[in-house]
Amino acid sequence: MPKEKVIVICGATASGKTALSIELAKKIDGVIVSADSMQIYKDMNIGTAKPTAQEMQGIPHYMIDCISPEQRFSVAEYKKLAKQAIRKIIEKGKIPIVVGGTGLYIDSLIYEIEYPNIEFDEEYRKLLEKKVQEEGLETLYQEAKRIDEKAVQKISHNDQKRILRILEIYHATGKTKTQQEEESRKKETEFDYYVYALNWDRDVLYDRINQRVDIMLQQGLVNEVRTILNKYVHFPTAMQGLGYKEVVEYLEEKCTKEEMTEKIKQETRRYAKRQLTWFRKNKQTMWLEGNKSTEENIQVILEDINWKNN
RNA sequence: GGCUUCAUAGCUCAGUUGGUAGAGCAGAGGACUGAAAAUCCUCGUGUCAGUGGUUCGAUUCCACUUGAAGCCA
Repeated sequence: MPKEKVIVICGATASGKTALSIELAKKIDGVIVSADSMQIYKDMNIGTAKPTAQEMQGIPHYMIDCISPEQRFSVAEYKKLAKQAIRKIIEKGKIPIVVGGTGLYIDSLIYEIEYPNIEFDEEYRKLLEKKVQEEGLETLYQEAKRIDEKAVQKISHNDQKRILRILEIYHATGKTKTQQEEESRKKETEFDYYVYALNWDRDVLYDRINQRVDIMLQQGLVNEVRTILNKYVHFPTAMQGLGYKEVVEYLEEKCTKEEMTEKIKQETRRYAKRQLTWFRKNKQTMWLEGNKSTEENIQVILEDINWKNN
């Protein structure tokens, strides 16, 4: 029995994924599953360029607006929820279209990565962070090396996040990260993924980013951040969002509005560059030209899917 | 018009007591398995403004030219 098809549309920020995916959905009776680590949060709309109800044109969107900014979120949860959404869409006889710029989230689906069912250990994280403060990161690096030499070889002595992760996995499961990674890729994918990415000349993409940041500020990004700060207290992951942390600095009078604007633009450009590095890695991806019309790109996608089916 | 100072990487500037030069920022490439819009790694040849002169050798010293800033008229 053939696997069900899932279309994936990725690409850098501001490359036109939203518009393309909604038009495609209208054409093929599709439903959208977002793969965006920031659009997932409620009340973060302008800064994440979340599609408005009007832009959605009645197309249902999953994995958007479903988590409180006070909640901690991770790929593992994303994978679980996104797959539930995909199954539901297929049951209704519609075509799932995964759309987003978070490469890690997309990979969790298209490579069917399995995550052990464990809870995030807040206390242990805090303990490790305290240890970094008191004894220095190198101590923990050495500790990680004793546990999982192979995993440590792949990272830098300064990569705190990944050093801590090696220790956390061992603490929670008694397994090394290397072991866990091997076990995580045993399963065959449940669906057939057709992956497309939008491409632009770098200069043009950067112009689009700069313009979009200006528009976000015009639309009231600063007020949006003020509102969020009033409504919520703790932000375990949400405040990493581009545009949000910079506005917070501005509100704390650590920089001028112009400096904030430039910073957001620059960081967003750098982010786009990292995204492209990520998406280039997947050789199955078919690249679409961003400057072509939406109709043309939809045609390319439909023909490609047909061709791969015969 | 006269005098002074400056002219070095895309930008801001170091530097070479004469042996063709290096930082920060910007930028580029890469990595990425429970924070990922996060985190981390790597990458610096440029007529040293132009033209002459002195010199074995000039980006460095000298003269002139051009441009910029300042001061005096």
